[in-house]
Amino acid sequence: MDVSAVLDPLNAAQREAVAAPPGNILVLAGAGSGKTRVLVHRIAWYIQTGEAQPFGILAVTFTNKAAAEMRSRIETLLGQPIGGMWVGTFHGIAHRLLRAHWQDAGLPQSFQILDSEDQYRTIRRVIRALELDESQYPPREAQWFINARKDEGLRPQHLDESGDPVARQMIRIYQAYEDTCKRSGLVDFAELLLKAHELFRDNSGILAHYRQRFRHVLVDEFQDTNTLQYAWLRLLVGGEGALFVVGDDDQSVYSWRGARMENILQFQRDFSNSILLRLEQNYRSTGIILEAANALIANNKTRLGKQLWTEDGEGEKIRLYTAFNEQDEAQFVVDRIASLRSSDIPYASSAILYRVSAQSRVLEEALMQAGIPYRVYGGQRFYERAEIKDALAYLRLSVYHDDDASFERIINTPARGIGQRTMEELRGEVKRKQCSLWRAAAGILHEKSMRARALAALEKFMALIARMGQWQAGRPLGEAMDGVIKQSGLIDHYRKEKGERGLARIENLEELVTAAGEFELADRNAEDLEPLPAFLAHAALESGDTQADAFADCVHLMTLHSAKGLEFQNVFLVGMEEGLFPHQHNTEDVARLEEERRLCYVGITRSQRTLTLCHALRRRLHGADFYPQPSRFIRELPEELISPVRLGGGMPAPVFSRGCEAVDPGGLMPGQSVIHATFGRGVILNLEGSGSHARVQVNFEEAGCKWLVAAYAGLQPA
DNA sequence: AAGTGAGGTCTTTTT
DNA sequence: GACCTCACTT
Repeated sequence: MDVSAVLDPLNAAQREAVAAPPGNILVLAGAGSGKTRVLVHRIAWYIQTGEAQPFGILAVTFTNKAAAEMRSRIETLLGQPIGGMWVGTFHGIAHRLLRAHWQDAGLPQSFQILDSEDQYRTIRRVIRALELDESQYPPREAQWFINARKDEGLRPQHLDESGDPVARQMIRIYQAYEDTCKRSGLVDFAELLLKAHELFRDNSGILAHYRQRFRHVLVDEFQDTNTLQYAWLRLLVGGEGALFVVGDDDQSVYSWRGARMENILQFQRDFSNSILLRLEQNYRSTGIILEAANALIANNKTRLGKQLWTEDGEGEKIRLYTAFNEQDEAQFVVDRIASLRSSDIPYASSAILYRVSAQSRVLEEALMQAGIPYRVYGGQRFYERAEIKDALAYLRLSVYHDDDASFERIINTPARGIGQRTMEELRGEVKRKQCSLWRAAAGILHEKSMRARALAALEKFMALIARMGQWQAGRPLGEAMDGVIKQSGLIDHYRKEKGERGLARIENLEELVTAAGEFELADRNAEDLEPLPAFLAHAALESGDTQADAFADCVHLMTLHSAKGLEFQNVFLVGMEEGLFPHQHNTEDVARLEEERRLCYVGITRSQRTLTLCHALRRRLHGADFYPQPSRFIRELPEELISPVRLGGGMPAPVFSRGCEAVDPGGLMPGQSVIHATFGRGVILNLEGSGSHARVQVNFEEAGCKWLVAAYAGLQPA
């Protein structure tokens, strides 16, 4: 294969990017413009032209799925395995570095990875140990605080203690959490990145080695990088390396978890001699869809700017359906999907996208009723299930006795008579001796400094774990896993759980045994680890997929966030209402609103052929009724691209002209001006509930925004 | 120590 | 409407 095979299938803009002289290159790739293709061909170009050996290339993605896809596409294009190339997620690569340089990173060789749930539990424990009030310092917020600091590269000692008392306590929690992790050899996700950054920053020899090796670094979805990932890349690339990044500022939808769109905006400033290229030709959607997407996103101020275009035809207009309520909305979508199916369009070509996961329930019910197969994406993943985590905790603890997170998890699962009281004493001992729970327990056992009954239970537990550890050593992974599960008593424990649930859990445990066995056989051990630590890392870093088997013909249901990167013939965008989309938390602040708009842009550009937007006049959320306005995003689309759907002479689609005309039970409607005896003039914003309990939200000119019980408010139309 | 009922909360998600 | 946490009971 020669270079022409790499370049020939590309359009001019793609070719310019792929064959650009090595240097710092930012490719602004619009939705459906062949982003991954450019990345993959760039790598092939490096190799075919002799610019780089596979060994000298590092390609970074955000998700395991993207990494796997890239790997396989590179192999297909090159017709050979990727060899010494590193292709992985930021976290996967950080992990690999830390395993290789654990001493320089200041980690124990056997460090374990803490997933989000493990981290949450650990933080909650820390808060309790500090005797702080959990309602005043919610573990969720502390977790958020800690991760946000770590994403910024900040350790507790870097933080200003002079702030308000809450911040001060948060720093205390952060510090105590860090101590706990250190003592137990635990590393959370953000810590992987932070440690990897510090490794490069503080070890010039190691940095020099990797700079020398990875002269060619490529990054996918660059707009999603956080501060730390960006800083790490800058260190690695230095002044001489070549950084090739692909991204789309208009598809940056993860700022709430630390992603900084600024990174893409500042790329040219921070990386010397960099060039910016745009990919604007779209190979996915129809002209009308692209026109709508372009018009919508043009409302954002903060962007580099780009216009998608296609050589294909205009296609069908965008359908807009005004539903009476969410059931009606779901029924409409289901009817359309059923009618598509009757013209031989498979279910799998349709996707229903929504803003919040809670919206899926009504849709699922309607699909189920119609007997249409579907698949909801983004539920709980295999390695996140409680039973799987329990089993893995047994395995982990049996090998790494000091792993406190695992100890806490299984000490009383299944119940073995070790309760709060006993744990309190154990934790007290941990605090005094500054050691792990296991050592504290061993000490107590040795000194017999506890009630006999608790002592006996504790001894039994520790003997079990010790026995497991010895038993599994040297055995094949699948067999070890199987034995650990059987000895743990988890199967009986879950058998007692009533209904299908317990049964499903036992099946999952069996599946875990299979997964462990296959993992060892697959020899996917790029990190040169022993099978067991490699498997445990795999479980934490790749929580398993929620993918349906690719051949099943079913409708796809997912949030807009999970839809990023995917494409479907027919896209249904439901819940297009103010408060829901844009979400009410993000309507005040311009930057947040722009992110909501980007999310809408992502949704629209998922569609290959048809796009249907739905909004409901009444929606039940959190068990209460709302009468939302149609989303402003609908109004931001050019009216001539839209064709309102009317069913059986039903209601009008009032979006563009008159606002919402929902008729509510009490004769009040949102948008209506009213007069109140004491508060004066105001406008109805929202209604909730019905009958005598109905409440109405009114924005009064003088008195501000208030919720009133409609029956007593005595509101008069103004 | 384990099981039950009330009350508060509720965006988006990967690693 | 569903889930999680906490206080209370047994």
